[in-house]
Amino acid sequence: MAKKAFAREDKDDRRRLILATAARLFLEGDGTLPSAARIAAACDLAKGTVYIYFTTKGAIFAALQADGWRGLRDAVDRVTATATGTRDAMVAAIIAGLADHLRHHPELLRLDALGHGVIEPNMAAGELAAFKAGQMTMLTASADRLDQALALPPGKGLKMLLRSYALIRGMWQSLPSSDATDTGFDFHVEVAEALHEYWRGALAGR
Amino acid sequence: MAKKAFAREDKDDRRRLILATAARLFLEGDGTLPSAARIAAACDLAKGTVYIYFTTKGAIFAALQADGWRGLRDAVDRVTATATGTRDAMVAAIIAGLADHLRHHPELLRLDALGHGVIEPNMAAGELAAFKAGQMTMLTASADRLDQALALPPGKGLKMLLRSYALIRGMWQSLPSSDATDTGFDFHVEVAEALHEYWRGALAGR
Amino acid sequence: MAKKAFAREDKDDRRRLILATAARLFLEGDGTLPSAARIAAACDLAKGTVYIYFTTKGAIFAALQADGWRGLRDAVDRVTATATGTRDAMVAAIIAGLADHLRHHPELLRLDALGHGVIEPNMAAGELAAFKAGQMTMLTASADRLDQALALPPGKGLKMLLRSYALIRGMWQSLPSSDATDTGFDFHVEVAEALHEYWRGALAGR
Amino acid sequence: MAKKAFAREDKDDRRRLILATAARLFLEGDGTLPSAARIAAACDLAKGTVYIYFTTKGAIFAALQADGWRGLRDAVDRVTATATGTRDAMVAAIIAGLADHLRHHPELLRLDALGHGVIEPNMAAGELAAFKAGQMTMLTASADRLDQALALPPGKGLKMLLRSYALIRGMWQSLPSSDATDTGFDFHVEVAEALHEYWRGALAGR
DNA sequence: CATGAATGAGGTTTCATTCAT
DNA sequence: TATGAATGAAACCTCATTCAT
Repeated sequence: MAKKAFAREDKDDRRRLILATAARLFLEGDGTLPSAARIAAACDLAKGTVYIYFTTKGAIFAALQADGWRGLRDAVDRVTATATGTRDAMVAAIIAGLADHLRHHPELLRLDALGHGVIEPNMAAGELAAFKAGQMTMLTASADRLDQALALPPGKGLKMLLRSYALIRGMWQSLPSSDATDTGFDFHVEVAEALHEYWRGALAGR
Repeated sequence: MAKKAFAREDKDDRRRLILATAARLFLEGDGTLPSAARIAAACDLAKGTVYIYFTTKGAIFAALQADGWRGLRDAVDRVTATATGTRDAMVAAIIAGLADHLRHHPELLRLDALGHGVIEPNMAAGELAAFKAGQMTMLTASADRLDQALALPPGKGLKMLLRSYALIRGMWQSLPSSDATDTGFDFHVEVAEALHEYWRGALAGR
Repeated sequence: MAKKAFAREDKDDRRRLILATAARLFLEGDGTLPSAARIAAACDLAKGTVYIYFTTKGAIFAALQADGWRGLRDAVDRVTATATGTRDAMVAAIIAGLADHLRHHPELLRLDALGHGVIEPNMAAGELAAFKAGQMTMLTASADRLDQALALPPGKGLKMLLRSYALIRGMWQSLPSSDATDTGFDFHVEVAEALHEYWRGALAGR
Repeated sequence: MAKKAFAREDKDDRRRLILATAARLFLEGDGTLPSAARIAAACDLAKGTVYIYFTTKGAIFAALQADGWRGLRDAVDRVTATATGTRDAMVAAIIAGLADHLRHHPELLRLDALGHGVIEPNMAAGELAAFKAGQMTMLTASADRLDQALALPPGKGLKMLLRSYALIRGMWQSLPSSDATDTGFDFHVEVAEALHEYWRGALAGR
């Protein structure tokens, strides 16, 4: 039997272990969500234990996605927090940050590409709504800071962020094959380029 | 027993019936693909009969998606074929055409949002590759015409189209709830706005 | 693969095979319902095939119970249909018929003893209501004939049948151990005796 | 942490709390046994604590049933202890006492209706045998007093009690729906009537 | 061509119970 | 005594697809 995690800290560790293991199995796998049983086994835990830490299998992968998108938000925040340099420099820094985060979190886009049809059915209705609301809240605060840093009209930053994320998502899903290695085509370069185009147009503003 | 379809024409009719029924059931449904049995029943056919017309359940929905994206391409072609007016006017016409098509084919985006995780496992590997290749070919021809019409450097049109589609896809999937009616938020207006921003940026050139 | 049962007759045979097998496994077993998988295997059928013939696992055992109670009703009908002899002789014949049926359908009481808690959760809500209603209808017709044969006031026969069945049921469940072989105690003799007592009292009538 | 129960008295209180809570949850519930976790939570205790007071979940509900049947026995004893009045008057009093007890302990019959399939699998084999033996012993002493009071041949009283209980049990389980409110049908009146019939027949003797 | 009976893999979640703290 | 984290067995049913008729 795995050691019991009584301390707060130990419990958090265990939770993180489950998340990391789930991410790893998903990336190693064939594009489908690993079963709860496999995750548990890979963690050296019993199946039931996983359900102490997450109410639902879907909740595991939702948490993983939330972490990923939070990372994107942080990439934006890191630039708007200091807000130094020209507008163009800041934009470049933001885009670079986004691309960089994506490069380091390959599971994010693959999870995302699974789409509504896979994770949602694995979540309770309430959980799902809460999850989506949480995403929005998180984003809004960050978008306000973006408005300030770039001196945008209120609300513009939120739209730009949403659309940037949409572009990222959509580009991944448009990829001829889900793993980009077989074409002379670097996804991260493409994304950065597309984002530059979009931001330029959005800021040229009308 | 349903009447046997011997004539070429009858077979095509039956095929279209299956497609239309599948689309209808999907739109009426809860966001999951209707089962092969339901589609067959709604067509007043036996399960086996459906498999005479489509090799796979996934093939039905892939065909539906192909139809949808073909429509988007046509919206572009309608403008580039005549190629009259200023560049800005043409861009505006293209975007309007895209938005219009989306408005009339609500199943397209909903299918798309199901993501890789739902339709792909329902298709044989070869089928999938062929499908994606077909999409690309279709797009390339259209993109060449776009290059000409807007006097773009070769390849630019393809990128712009791919990224436009990516933006459309991603925005739909970012929607807080898959049906947008509950927010003071019109998806098609948003998409058109985002496309305008993107195209402005992309054409502003580097 | 098992031969396909296309003919009506073959389908009925297969249905009966499943029922008989389920009854046998239940009697051989430890008092719990055999799993759907075991029933299928014992029939040399695939799991899914069982679900073609019964919507639910519970439905199999409900059908078994219905068959059993139908047999009890038939035991009553066999006597009331001819209605010859004195009232006492008819009562004796009815009771003997009931006891005899029970002796030949040991699964009936064991199924019954499982109680509401086991079969009901294995049935859909509508199925359950339909099943209970069917039982009642079946009984009522038979009870009317009993009223006639014994010249009872209307409704008296139904009460007597219901209470006789209740007594049978209850006695089985009161058995010290669910299998009666280990005591010098013959369940069927006891039941017959108790039924005689009850019918005597009921007919002595007030 | 709940206060520790060291004193004998405190322990009994806690045991009773668990029993009462279990009965309440069962009655409020959907007809299935509440889980050990729910019982514990409703008592403001930890799951493990419940297992200090009861070896098994089944033991809780067995104890509840034992309490219930003990009450029925007491209803009989209250009459036989004084043994005054005519035989008919005593029988009427006994039956009234039984019906009255049932009315005040609705959980008894609902538990009983769960049948062998639900509580027994929740008890260890030895526990179960001991439980049943205990029931028998309890009943025997009471039956002897009944023999005396009504001047019955030895053993007759036991049979009559067993069969009365069987009738009660069986009638409850025959109820079209487990809650009798939806028919113009009063369970307790019916039971009393049936018991009268049975006792009349049994005493009419052969 | 049409039918529909047969197949069988596949995975989530619950919950009674134990035992280290 | 009290706690609550860990265990792990257990079984339902769906549904895409095939193939004998």
